[in-house]
Amino acid sequence: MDEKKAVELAQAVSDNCIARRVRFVNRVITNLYDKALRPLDVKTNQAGILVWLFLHGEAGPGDISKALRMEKSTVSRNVSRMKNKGWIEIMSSDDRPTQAIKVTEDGRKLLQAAYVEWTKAQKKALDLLGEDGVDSVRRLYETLSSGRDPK
Amino acid sequence: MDEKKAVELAQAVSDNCIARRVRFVNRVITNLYDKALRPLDVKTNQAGILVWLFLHGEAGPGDISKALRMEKSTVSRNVSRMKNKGWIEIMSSDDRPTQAIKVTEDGRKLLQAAYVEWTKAQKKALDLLGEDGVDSVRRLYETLSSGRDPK
DNA sequence: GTTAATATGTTGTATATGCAACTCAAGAAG
DNA sequence: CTTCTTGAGTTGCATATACAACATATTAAC
Repeated sequence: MDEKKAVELAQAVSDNCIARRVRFVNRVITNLYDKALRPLDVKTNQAGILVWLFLHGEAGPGDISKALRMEKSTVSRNVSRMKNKGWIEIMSSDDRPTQAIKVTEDGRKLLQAAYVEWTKAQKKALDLLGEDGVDSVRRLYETLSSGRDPK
Repeated sequence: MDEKKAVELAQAVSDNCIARRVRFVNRVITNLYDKALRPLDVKTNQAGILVWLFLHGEAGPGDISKALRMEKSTVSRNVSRMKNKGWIEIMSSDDRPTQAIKVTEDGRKLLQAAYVEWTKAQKKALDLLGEDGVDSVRRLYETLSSGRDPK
C-alpha cells in the first residue's frame, strides 16, 4: 500500500514546487495585461515583442528568440501574425542570412495606444504585488536573464 | 514627429513592465519542468492538476478552476485530456450539480514516477534562482493567492 | 571546390490558455 | 406551477508555446 507514501510525495511537491507557483503568478499577471489590452486587439506577448523590436531597430527572429528566451518556432509564428496585422514588415533581401524586421508606422501607433492601457494594468499589478513584489519580480528576471540559455 | 516620444514610451514599458518579466521567468522555469517530465509524457500543468486532485480528494472542475486560478474552459480541456490518458476518472452521477473527479491507480503511479523527475527539475530551478529567488517566488504566490480572484 | 557541420526559419503536431456563446440543471421570484 | 436568474461545463475560436522534422543557406574542413 503506497497510498500513504504517494500522499507524502504529492504533499512535498505541492509544498515546494517552484513551477507551480511561477505558473500561477504568470496566469494571474498575464490576465491583467491581456484584459487591459483587449480593446486594442493585441495581447501581452505580441505587444512585448513589438516593444522589443521598436527599441532594437532592425533585428531578426533569432535575436528575438535569444532575448525573450522564446523557442524559434514560437517567434516564427508570432512574427507571422504580427506581420499579417501590419505592425511589422520583414525586409528579407532574398539573400537572407537572417531576416530584418522593422516596426511599421501602424505598429508604432499601436504602441502608443497600448501604452495607455499598459499603464492601467501595470498599476493594478503594482497594487496586487506591492513594491516588494515588483522588486522580487525584477530580481528573479535579472537572475535568469543573466544566466545562459541551457539550450 | 512622435518618433522620439514613442521611443521613450517603449523604453518605459521595457524598463518597468511586470508582465514581461513574469512571463520570461515563466517560460524559463516551465521549460525546465516540462523537459524533465517529457519521458513520462506529461507536462508540468497536468502533473500539477493531478497533484492537486490527489491531495484534495474528490473535487470538481470548478474547484480546480478556483484553486489554480485557471479559466473553466481551460480546466475542462485539461481534465478531458487527463481522463483520456486514464489518470483520472469522473464520477458523474447523472444528476450532476457538479462533477467529482478522482485520481485513478494509473494516475497515482504516474505521480510517483513523476516525483523522481520533478526532483531533478526542482533542483535545477533552485540552482538557477537560489534560496532567495525561491523565497521570492513563494512570497509572490502567497500574495496573489490570498487575494480574491478579480473575476 | 566538394563535403560536412552549423545556423536560420518554417511547418506539422500537441498542449496551455482565455473569451464568447451555448446547454442544462438547480434555485429563487411571482 | 411557470419564469427568471444563476451556476457548471462544453465547444468554437484564437493566441502562446515548444518539440521534431524539414528546407536552406552559410561556414568550416579537407
